[in-house]
Parts: sequence; structure tokens; C-alpha cells
Amino acid sequence: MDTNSTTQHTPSQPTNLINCQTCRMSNLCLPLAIDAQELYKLDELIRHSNPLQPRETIFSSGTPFTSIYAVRSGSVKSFFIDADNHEQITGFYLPGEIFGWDGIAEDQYQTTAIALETSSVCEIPYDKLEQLSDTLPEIKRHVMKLISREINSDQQFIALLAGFSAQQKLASLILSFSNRMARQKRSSTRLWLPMSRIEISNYLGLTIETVSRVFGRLHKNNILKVNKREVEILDKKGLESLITTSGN
Amino acid sequence: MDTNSTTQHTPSQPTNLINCQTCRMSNLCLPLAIDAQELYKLDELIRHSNPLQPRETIFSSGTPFTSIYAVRSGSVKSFFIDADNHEQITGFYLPGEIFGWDGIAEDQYQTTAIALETSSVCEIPYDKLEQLSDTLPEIKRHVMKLISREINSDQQFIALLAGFSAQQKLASLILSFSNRMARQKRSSTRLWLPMSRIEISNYLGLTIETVSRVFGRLHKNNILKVNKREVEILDKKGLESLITTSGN
DNA sequence: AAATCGAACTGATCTAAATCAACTCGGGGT
DNA sequence: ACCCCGAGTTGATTTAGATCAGTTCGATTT
Repeated sequence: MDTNSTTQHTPSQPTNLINCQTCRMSNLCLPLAIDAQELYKLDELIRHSNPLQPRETIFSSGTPFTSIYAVRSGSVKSFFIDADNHEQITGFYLPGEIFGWDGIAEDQYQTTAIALETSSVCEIPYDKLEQLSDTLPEIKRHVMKLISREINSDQQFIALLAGFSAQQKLASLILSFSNRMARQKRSSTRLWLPMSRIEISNYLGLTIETVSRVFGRLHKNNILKVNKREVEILDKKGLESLITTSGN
Repeated sequence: MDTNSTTQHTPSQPTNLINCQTCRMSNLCLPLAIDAQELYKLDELIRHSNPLQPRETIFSSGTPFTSIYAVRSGSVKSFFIDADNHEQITGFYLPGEIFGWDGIAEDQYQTTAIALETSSVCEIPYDKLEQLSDTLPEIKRHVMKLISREINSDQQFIALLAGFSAQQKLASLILSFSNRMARQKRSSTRLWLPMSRIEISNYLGLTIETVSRVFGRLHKNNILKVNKREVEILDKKGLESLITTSGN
């Protein structure tokens, strides 16, 4: 499109200023597995999109599967719409996290993914990724680990939904966000939740009123400082203890 | 071990009478993707175990990941034990179904898997499967689809746990079993549940009393005929309608 | 055949969370 | 500056499912 910095490996797409080499998230994301001199191969196949508007759709349930996606900035939710038109959120994704694996099985996405806020995502065409993984076994292994990790986190979440109280569910969500913020080298105590109370309650299998009341209680008990979507963790130990002990 | 049928491809392990070529489940399982003349390659790497006793462990949480497993006969449950020693079942597996993917991410199993009844499983060493998938792209693609399918069913289950009533959960479980029996070409209306009420209630995030009462109600309404672990579906349409409509 | 034991069922009561109903707060838009 | 509107909170009441407390049934032991 224009004169760009000198690359000896001419990219096959319009060059842009964004690439894996400089991405702050590359230590969490797919590039993790690859040494620097091969990273350009991955970089060439990834499409770094323009910023997405809040609520903008990344892919829709039922459409042909083409790519997996990594969150570059912002946040994403994925959800089903079931028979009686009820939405069920199945995951929230933060920078460095990868989503879209659900499309592989049936060659079409089973969920819809939308940006929760102004966000950018990297699109990784799956056929290209498959080809690349033929020549780079490290990539292949890393892809398998990422997908297995998705299974693990889904199963952890199943355990949460099946066995935990409202308070335990909410405490787990906050701690999960906190840990994931830490991985991004962002504050793990002062959080800004990208999703509404409706979305939190839907995800956790609760109502907005219950979510609001539990937040209220945690605030009153000086575990959290809660103001709408701003959450500050005041007592991390206390928060953690709520989850393990059948805690009052 | 003994003189066996003539194979031109001498297997590298003690031959046994069980193999993928003759397995009734091969149309559901890994062999699905492979044409007959290459099936022996897969067959060579699979270890067809001796029958497992009820409650026998297949792998334990925390032990090194070596293999994925396919159920050949019987049934298997997988579960976490969380911090406060509470068991949470994450899946039941029937013949033709594959489990153990959770081990890939951390190179050790995150769940424990045990046989629910006298069962046999096929052990598929993962490193061998990786090698084989290098030469047989069909295998590689099929493995990806199987693992993606596990994600899909976990996410469907998340939706079930988060949004559905006790009756809807139980109806879904019964229909899921029914459908999976049908895939095995077994009766989809007369079911024998391999798990106890405790295990059902744990899986669905309910209590045994609730499970028992809902079974009782479905029996009274002539939807099911329930006698302990024997369940007969009398009104499949009715059962299905309980799930979609916010049904009475 | 009596005693034991575990799985499942059923009844009575309780409670965590849902539901129903206001109310507050903080932007936009005109 | 006023009105709206959507997000979030808070209170009162209801309810689905949990908890507590037996009872039944069938298989196993003695």
C-alpha cells in the first residue's frame, strides 16, 4: 500500500504497522512457541484487523469456519443463542487469549463472538495455520496446548457452575480476571469489567439482582470496592478463601 | 503371543484379537477418517486394554499425560477433585467416545477418569498419534475435529448448567444418552444408566433428592418409565419439549 | 430367614436465589 | 436545563431446589 520499513520477507498482504514482533501480548499468544527468526512466517498469515466498535461481531454462529482469533486489545464475549432465543454466554476473552476453536468440528462456528468494547483482534486463517504447523512442529504442539487449555478452562467453569454458590461464582470470576490482568502485566487489583451486570449474571447462571447484591455484600465486607464496573480487590486472601471454604 | 491371522504388517506389540478393523465403534471413533488400507497404521499404535473393573482408574489427575483413550465398551466418567476435596464430574463417555484431551495443555491430566462398569478402553499414545498425523493429514484433521467437538459439548453443557431448570437438565441428560445410544446402533428408548443418582446429581449440579423427584415426576407424567437405573423413554417429543419451552 | 447395607424414593421444612417492584444515578439528545 | 433511558442498586416476597429425616427395596452376608 505504501513504502514501509524494509522487510526481507515481503508480506503477501497490505503491510500494516501492527505485527507479532512488536505485540505486547506475544508472550501469551500463539507466537509464544516460536523463535524470533521464524516469527515472521506466523506474522505473514495473521490479519491484524482495524479496531472493532463495541458490540461489533467478529463471527456469527452458523457461518463457515475460516479462522481463529486472538484478542489484541479490548475484550470479546462468545455466546450461543438457543432454541427459545435465549442467549448464553460461554466465555469472555482478554488480550492474548484465543477464541474460535469451536468452529473446527462442524466447519462452522457454533458460537457468536462480539467485541465488548473498542477492541482489536488478530485473525489467524485456520488453513494457513495448518500448513504452517506442518513445517513448524513447535507451532503444532503449541496449538494443541492452546486448544487443550480451552477444554480445561471450560471444564473448570463447569465445576464452578455445578457446585458453587452465587458468592463463590462471583469471587471466582473476579479472581480469574485479576489473574488474567496480571498475565498482561496490568494491575491485578484495580479492574475495569468490560461486561455489564446482565452479562455477568448470564455467564454465571444468576440474575442481575443477585450479582448486584453479592457485589454489595463483598463491598460491605471490605473484600472489594465496587463502583459499577470498577472493582478494586481490597482483600485478595479473603476473596480466595470465599471460594474454597463453604464460606459465610 | 500365539499364532494369529496373517497380517503382512507385523504389529510391533503383542497381537490381540481386538483391533480397529473389526471394532463395532470404528465408525464413531478415530478410525472414521482413515481408509481401510491405512487403518492398520493406526491399529498398530493403539493398545487395546484388558477389561477394566468397575471403578478402576484409567488415569489420575496430576499424573503425566501419555495417551488419549477411546471407550470400546462400557462407560467412563471423568472428574476433578477440588481444593475442599469435593468431586465434580465433568463428563460421561460411552463407546466410540474419546477422552483425555485435558492432559495435553500441562503435560499432565487435569482430571481423573474411571470406569463406571466393566469396560474396555483403547489407549492411543499421544506421541505416536502426533507422528502418525504428520504422515496422514486425514488423521490430523480428524483429531482437530474431535478435540473441537469436546469444546463444543463442554460449552453446550455450560449453557445447560447456567440456564436450565432441574427438569430441563435431567431431560437433556436422558436425551443426550438416547442420542448417543442411537449412534451406537443400540436402543435409543430403553436405556440403562451406568451411573448412580449421586453421580447424576453431581454432574448436573443438583441433589440426589431433586434428581429422584424429577424422575418421579417424569414417570408420573408418562414421559419416562423409570426403575432405578432403567429408563424407558415413552414420549420423546414430550421430553424434548420440556427443554425448549420453559415448560411446566 | 434374619441382619446388614447401600441405593433410591418420599415427605416436611428451610433457604439461597429468583422474581417482582421501586428507586437512583449518570449520561445523551433536543 | 430538562427529559429520557439504560444500567445498576435495593427492598419485599416467592419459589425451586436444598436440607433434614425417615422409609423402601434388593442384594449380600451370616
